[in-house]
Amino acid sequence: MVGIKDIAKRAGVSVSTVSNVLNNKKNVGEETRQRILRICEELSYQPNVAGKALKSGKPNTILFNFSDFDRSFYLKIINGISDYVNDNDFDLIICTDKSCEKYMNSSLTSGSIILDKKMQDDTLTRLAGENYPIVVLDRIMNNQYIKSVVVNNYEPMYEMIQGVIDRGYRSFGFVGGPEETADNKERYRAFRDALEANQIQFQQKSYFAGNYREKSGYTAAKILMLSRELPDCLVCANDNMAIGAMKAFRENGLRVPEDIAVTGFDNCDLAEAMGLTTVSIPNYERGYIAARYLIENIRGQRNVETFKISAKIIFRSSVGSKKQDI
Amino acid sequence: MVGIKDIAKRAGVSVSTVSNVLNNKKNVGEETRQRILRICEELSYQPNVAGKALKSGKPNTILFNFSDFDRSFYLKIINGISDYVNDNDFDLIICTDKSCEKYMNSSLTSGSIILDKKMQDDTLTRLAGENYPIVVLDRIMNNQYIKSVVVNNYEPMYEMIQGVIDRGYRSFGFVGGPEETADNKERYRAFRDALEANQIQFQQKSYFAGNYREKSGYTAAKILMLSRELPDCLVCANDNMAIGAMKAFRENGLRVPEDIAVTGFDNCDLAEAMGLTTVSIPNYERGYIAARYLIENIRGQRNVETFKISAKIIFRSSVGSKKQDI
DNA sequence: TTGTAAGCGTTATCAA
DNA sequence: TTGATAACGCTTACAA
Repeated sequence: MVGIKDIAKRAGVSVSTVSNVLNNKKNVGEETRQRILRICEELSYQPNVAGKALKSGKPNTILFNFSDFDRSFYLKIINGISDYVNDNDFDLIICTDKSCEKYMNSSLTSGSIILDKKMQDDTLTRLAGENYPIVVLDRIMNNQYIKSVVVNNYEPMYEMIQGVIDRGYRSFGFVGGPEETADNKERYRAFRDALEANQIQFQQKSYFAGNYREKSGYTAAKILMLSRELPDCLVCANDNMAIGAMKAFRENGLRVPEDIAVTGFDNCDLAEAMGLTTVSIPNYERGYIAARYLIENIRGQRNVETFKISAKIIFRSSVGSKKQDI
Repeated sequence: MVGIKDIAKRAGVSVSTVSNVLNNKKNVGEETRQRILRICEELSYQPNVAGKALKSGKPNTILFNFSDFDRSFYLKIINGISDYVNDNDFDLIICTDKSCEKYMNSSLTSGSIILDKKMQDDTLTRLAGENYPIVVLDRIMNNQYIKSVVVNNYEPMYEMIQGVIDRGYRSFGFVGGPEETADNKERYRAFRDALEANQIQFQQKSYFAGNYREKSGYTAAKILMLSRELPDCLVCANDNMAIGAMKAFRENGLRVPEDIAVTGFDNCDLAEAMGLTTVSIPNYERGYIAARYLIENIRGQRNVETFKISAKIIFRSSVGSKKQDI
C-alpha cells in the first residue's frame, strides 16, 4: 500500500508538503505541487481513511443504517440520500446491522440517518451529541441532537378510510405492523378514529398482528377467511401485507374488491400493478430531505424540529363502490 | 468520546491491559478483566475503528458497492450478503459511489463485492491483491485475486426464446441494456443465436438501445409503435424495460400478448403481478454465494474460478400461443 | 516555501 | 500478570 511517505520519498520532499498538497493548502510552490500530484497519479495513491480520521476527525462522510430488506422502497430512500450527499461533497456509507455503532461517533462518520427499528432509542441518545447529529426516519425523538423526519401517517390514513366509508363500506378488518413501531400505532389510531367518527364498531377479533412482510398479510387473510363473516374491507398497515392478503383472497376465489376490498400504505412498486388503494410516500424526497437536514446539522445549523412528510392517497381498483343494503 | 485511555485511568491500569482484555488475550487476571469489562459497560465504550484499523489492519469487514437504485432486486442481493456476513462474524459496509475506493484496500475492509458498472476493470485490477480479494457480480475478469460470480445469461435466454418460437412467434424486436455490460451482450447473443438456429431473420432496425430502466423500455415501445409493422414479440434485456414497454403498449390500446408478446429478464417483484414471462435469478443466493467466496478468499482459501449461477425460465401471460398463419 | 515533530486511538513487543 | 513504549498513516503547529 502506497502512502504519503512513499510519495514524499519519491518526490524528494517531506510528508507535510505532500499532505499540504493533498489538502489544497496554499503554502506550497506550484512546481512542487505539480510534481507531487503527478507522482500520486503514477503510484495511484489513495489516502488511508483510517489515518486521516484518526488525526483530523472531521470526515465528510455520513452513515445510513437500515435492516429490512423486504421493503423495496428503501432503495429509493437510499437514492435520495445518495444524491444529496454527492451534490454536497459528502460520502455515504450504509450499514445493515448492529455493527453500525462502530462507525457512529467514531471519527469515521460525522452523522447518521437511522431507519432501523432494531436500533434502540437509548443507544441513539447515547451516540448523538454536539459533534454527532442524527436523523431518524422511523420514530419521533426529543433530543437536542436528533431530528425526526417522519411520514405523516395519521391524516392520509384517516382520509383514506373516510374515503372507503364514503364509498359504502361498513365493516372492517385491520392487519397491523410491528406493534411497537410509531408508524403502525399512528396508522391504527387513524383507522380507529375514522371508524369512530362514522359510528362504525370495530371488534378486537378483527385485528391481526403482522410484521409488515407480505407473508404476514397472506396469513392474516387466510385466518380471516376461516371466520364466519368477512368484513367489507381489509385495511393493512402497509402494502406488502395488503399484497399478501390480496394473493390469499385470489387464491381462494374471492374477488377484490367485489367480495372484499383491500387497502395498503406505502405505494410500493407492486401497488400500481396490483391495483391497490394506498397512500403514496415520496421516498426519494424523504431520503433527500433527511440527508439535507443531517448535513445542515453537521455544518452547525442546528435544527431538530420534527419534520413531517406529507403523503398522497391513491384510490385504485382494490376498493370499489359498494351499494348500500337498505 | 471515551477511549481505551479513559477506561485505563478509571480502572487504575495501563492501556495495554485494557487492550488485552478487549481482545480476549489470556494474559490478564480474572479480577482485573471483570473490573475493566464492567467499566467499559458503564462508560458504554465503543472501540474506535480508525485506531484499530490503523494499527492492526485486519478488520473483519467487507464492502459491497452498487449504484443502480432502480433495480430493486439489489436489496435481495444485499440481504444474502448481509446474512452470510453476519453468520461468519464479519461486518458489512455498503457504498454507492466512487468514494468506495477509499474503503477498499485501506485497512478498513478486507475485501469487496462489486456490482457497479461504473467501477472500471483496471481500477479493480489495481485494488485487488494478495491481501485484498474481490468478487465481481457484473463481469467476468481474469485476475488471480478477483473472482466472478455471474448469472448464466446465455442458456436461459436461449431457451426462453426457443420456447417463444415454439409457441408460434416468428418476428422479434429487442430492447437492449447498456451495450458495454457483459450481461447485455450475452443476453443479446443468446437471442440472436436462438433466432438464427430457427432461420429467423433479425433486422438492426428492430434493435432498441436502452439502459435497463423502465423508462427506456417505455420509450422503445413508443418508437416501435410508430413503425409500420409490429413484431410478434418484443424481447427485453431486463424486466424493468419489459414492464415499461408493457405499460406503453397498454396505454396505446395494444393487448399483451394478443397484439404483441413481451419477455423480460430478472423476475423482479413486479414481473409476477404483470404476468411477465422472464428468467428468474436467485438473487438472495447470489449475494450469499458472493459473500461466501469472498470470505473464503480472505481466509486464504484461494479460489477465483468463475462461478455461474443458474437461472430459471418462467412463462407467464405476456407470452401466449400464436396460431401459425399457414 | 519547506521540514520537524507531536499526536489521534489502538495493538504489539518486550521488559518488569 | 501487568506496564512502558513504538508504531500504524495522517494532519498540523511551529520552526527553519
